[in-house]
Amino acid sequence: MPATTKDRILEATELLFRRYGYTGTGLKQIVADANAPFGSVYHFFPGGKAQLGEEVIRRSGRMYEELVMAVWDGADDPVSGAGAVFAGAAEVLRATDYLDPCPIAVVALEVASSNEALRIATADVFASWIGAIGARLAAAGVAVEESRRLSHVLIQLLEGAFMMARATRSTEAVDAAGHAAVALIAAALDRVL
Amino acid sequence: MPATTKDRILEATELLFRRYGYTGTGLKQIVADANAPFGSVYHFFPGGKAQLGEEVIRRSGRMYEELVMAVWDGADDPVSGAGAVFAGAAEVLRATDYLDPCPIAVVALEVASSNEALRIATADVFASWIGAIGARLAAAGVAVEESRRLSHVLIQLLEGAFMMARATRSTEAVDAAGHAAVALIAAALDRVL
DNA sequence: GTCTATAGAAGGATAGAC
DNA sequence: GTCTATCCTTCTATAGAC
Repeated sequence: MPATTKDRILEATELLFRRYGYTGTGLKQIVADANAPFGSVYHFFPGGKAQLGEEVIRRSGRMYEELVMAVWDGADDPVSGAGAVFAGAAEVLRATDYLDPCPIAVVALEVASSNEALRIATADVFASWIGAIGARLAAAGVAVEESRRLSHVLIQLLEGAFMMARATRSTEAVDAAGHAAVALIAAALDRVL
Repeated sequence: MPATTKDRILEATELLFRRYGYTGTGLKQIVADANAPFGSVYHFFPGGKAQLGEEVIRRSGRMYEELVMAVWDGADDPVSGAGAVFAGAAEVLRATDYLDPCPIAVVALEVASSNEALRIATADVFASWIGAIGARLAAAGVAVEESRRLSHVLIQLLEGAFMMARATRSTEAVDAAGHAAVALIAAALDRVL
């Protein structure tokens, strides 16, 4: 693997954040998983756990957006695009033994009332996602205001579905969310015509 | 205050869980907030933090269900009931400086991959909520299967909206979720007629 | 500049005084 | 049975060897 020490630390942290969250993840566990010496954390991230956490949130938020939007763009229209995203998420959940498909959800809830810098990082990620989805809906003809509202809703359905699916260890919640997502987008597109 | 020591511990823990989650909440902070001696935790909860956590999840999940369903039942029909729930949640968020209105969300994501007993407790709470909402939708004439699917979706919208609202410190996400919830319920009721 | 050893604080848990 | 003092572990962070 040609990954640098810094990259291995970032990737190991992202995975641990999905499983155990920010407070639940220790630096010692991170360096163990990343096969890195302990000091490397402070070499690459002088600000310690907080700086590492912020970089992981922003980086993984960006990568997850690219991943999801690639699935979306692979479909013919927004309705089947959203359907593919939810179907893919259900598959990922089953394949990973219900590891959180979203890299920032646990951290976002944990730090919202306790760490302002990290909270802003998660807010920036959500804003970027809203922009990406909203642009696609608007391009399909949905009014700008409704596009923004609907992009919020799609993210909520996804995050809420992940929470319920992980708790119940079932993808029923994801299927229900996908069903609603498809219906809402179809209704919005109907109003365009 | 006539609350017993055990009740004060439970209430303080619930509040701390909403703010900092399970791993982010220390037993010392709990007894400090509850004005209780440290030993009381192990007196009332011999299983330690895990037992206390499970009781808090089940208890607060039940209380939150009663609270939300009381708001729902105070309205004339499911559409305005759901609308009142989301409007009330937005108001709570603003009034509490964006403390999580849901008592189990942070913990649910934190423990899903790390603590099986607590994970099951959160799953049981979600199942109870689904039953409560589904029964009301079915009573309004919605088919049982669709009632179950829609109750999943309403919880997802609520939880997803809380996550985004807390991260962005804005209730825009809750308003969007409420808008979608009302539309989905109205459409389901239209199909009944 | 890469890594080890350790400091200092906070975590959960327990023993035992009263 | 109510409470205090303490134990042991784990955490983040740092100092310093190499």
